[in-house]
Amino acid sequence: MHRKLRLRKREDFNVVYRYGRSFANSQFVVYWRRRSQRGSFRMGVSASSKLGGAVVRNRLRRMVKEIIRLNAAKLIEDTDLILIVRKPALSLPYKEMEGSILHVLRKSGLIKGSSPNIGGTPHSSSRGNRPNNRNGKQGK
RNA sequence: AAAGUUUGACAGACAAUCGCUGGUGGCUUCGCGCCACGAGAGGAAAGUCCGGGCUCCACAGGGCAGAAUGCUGGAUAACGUCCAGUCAACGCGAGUUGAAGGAUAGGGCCACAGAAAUGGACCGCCGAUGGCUGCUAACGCAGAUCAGGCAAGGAUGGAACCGUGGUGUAAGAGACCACGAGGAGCACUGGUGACUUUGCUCCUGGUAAACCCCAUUUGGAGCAAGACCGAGGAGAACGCGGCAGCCGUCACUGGCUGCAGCCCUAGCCCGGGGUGCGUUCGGGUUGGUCGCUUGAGCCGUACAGCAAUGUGCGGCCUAGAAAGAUGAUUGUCGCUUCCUUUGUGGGAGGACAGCGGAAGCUGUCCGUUAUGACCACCGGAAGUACAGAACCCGGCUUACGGCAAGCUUUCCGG
RNA sequence: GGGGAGAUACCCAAGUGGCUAUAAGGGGCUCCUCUGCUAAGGGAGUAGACGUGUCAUGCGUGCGAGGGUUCGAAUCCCUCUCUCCCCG
Repeated sequence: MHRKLRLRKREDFNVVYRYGRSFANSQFVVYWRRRSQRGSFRMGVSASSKLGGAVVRNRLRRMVKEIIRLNAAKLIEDTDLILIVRKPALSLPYKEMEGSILHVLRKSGLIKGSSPNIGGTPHSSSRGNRPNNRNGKQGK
């Protein structure tokens, strides 16, 4: 997954955790927040040490990143999001994990054409106003 | 064949598609953009238990304290590691394990029990000697056990003054003798040495993973070390300011130097460096580059050495991330276990269970010229260990998968 | 990545080799008192962890786990597991 699409700074993580919205299913938790600058979404993955050793956590993180990379075209832009892996996701094969991640993203309104299923859509008014530049490079 | 033991190598393979991080080259609209080529986790990368390199602490200095290690010789940059040995313990054996200096430097402790835990007598034994009583003319004899002697036997304990037998004695005792156990010293044989052979002399509770003594080693912190670039900012209030000398002043206030004080030098003293001191309240920084991977390096080979290892020659360059790259999916093939109606081949005896280390024995069931038991192939299903570099090396410890070879013991067959 | 501290009843914890830790002592829990009723306060008591057993007193194992030294270990030594703190 490209470096530009990753959430990299401690500050960014803290902001998303503090001001973002959260949604979850039994395998994953997602935190997300609309960002002020234009550009494609940025993602971070969190896997705590309770899940297992470094090998297990690395493998989970790589699988999540791969799934997001292959489904990047479906996600809406100008957001920062964090995916937290929970313990039941440990034993999932690839296909089921992909289904679970898409489910939790759709639930939180990050998939294009969906909206958060609780609490209204606070950012929906700004979505239609901007051109839909997918690769995020022309805005700079 | 089974059980065991030691050592060694390995850590599933290949292909396609889509990606990630460095490197080199090219293109470039100069943007950490595009294309091509090539590289990209381990035996433990882990735990951080030791040792070193490297960096900073002015120099890395002295003494004491502290800490660590502890049979001998060697290896090494160094080690608490490794190799070869000595001794002890365990094992039938191959082999394994050992914090394995000193209790004869010194004091300390040994709860409870027990008389007593290294110095003593509760029961007990004796009462030779001295005294007492009785008998006797006296010598002497007898008695009690007052003084006293003894530590054999009993009882306690994890442990009771080295053990057994004798001599000896009033009773006894390493008091003496014989044999034996352990230790120290001296001489001798062998060995570089630990140690060992023999002899003589002396000694005999345990504890040093308690204090301690002896020998050796040891400054501290760690790559978030540290260096550079960029950005940023702010200091304020209160209290105290010793001694000596010099300068200045009419004099005070004051200025300079030294000492003291304070801070750093991991603890104390010395030595060294810095500096007005203390209290309270505040301000800024979370960017980048280097360090960073050529090293006590890896592979092959020759020589020296029992070996650890060293030396010479030739060849090679082999990860370098920073919310942290080294992956995902699919297919084919390995390996293990199970199923196998159907297919192909073999096929007359075989499968399963129990006992046994095995050969083998017993039982049940299926099949016996086949509509064919069973085996192999094909096919199908499941599984395929422990585990992720973070400055770099040498070890140790812990986790874990199957494989190969040597050796040992027992059994069976020839 | 590196450096340090700790683990004892339900919770906080004392205990630095010796008579079973009477598991010291608090908190907690139960009962009484106080109050119109509670909370707080005062007084008394309880199991104190498991396993096992008795009519009852008990017995065995237990101080994170496993080894070792010692006559004897929560304490001394070694290895491992878990929890917490610090770094510019």
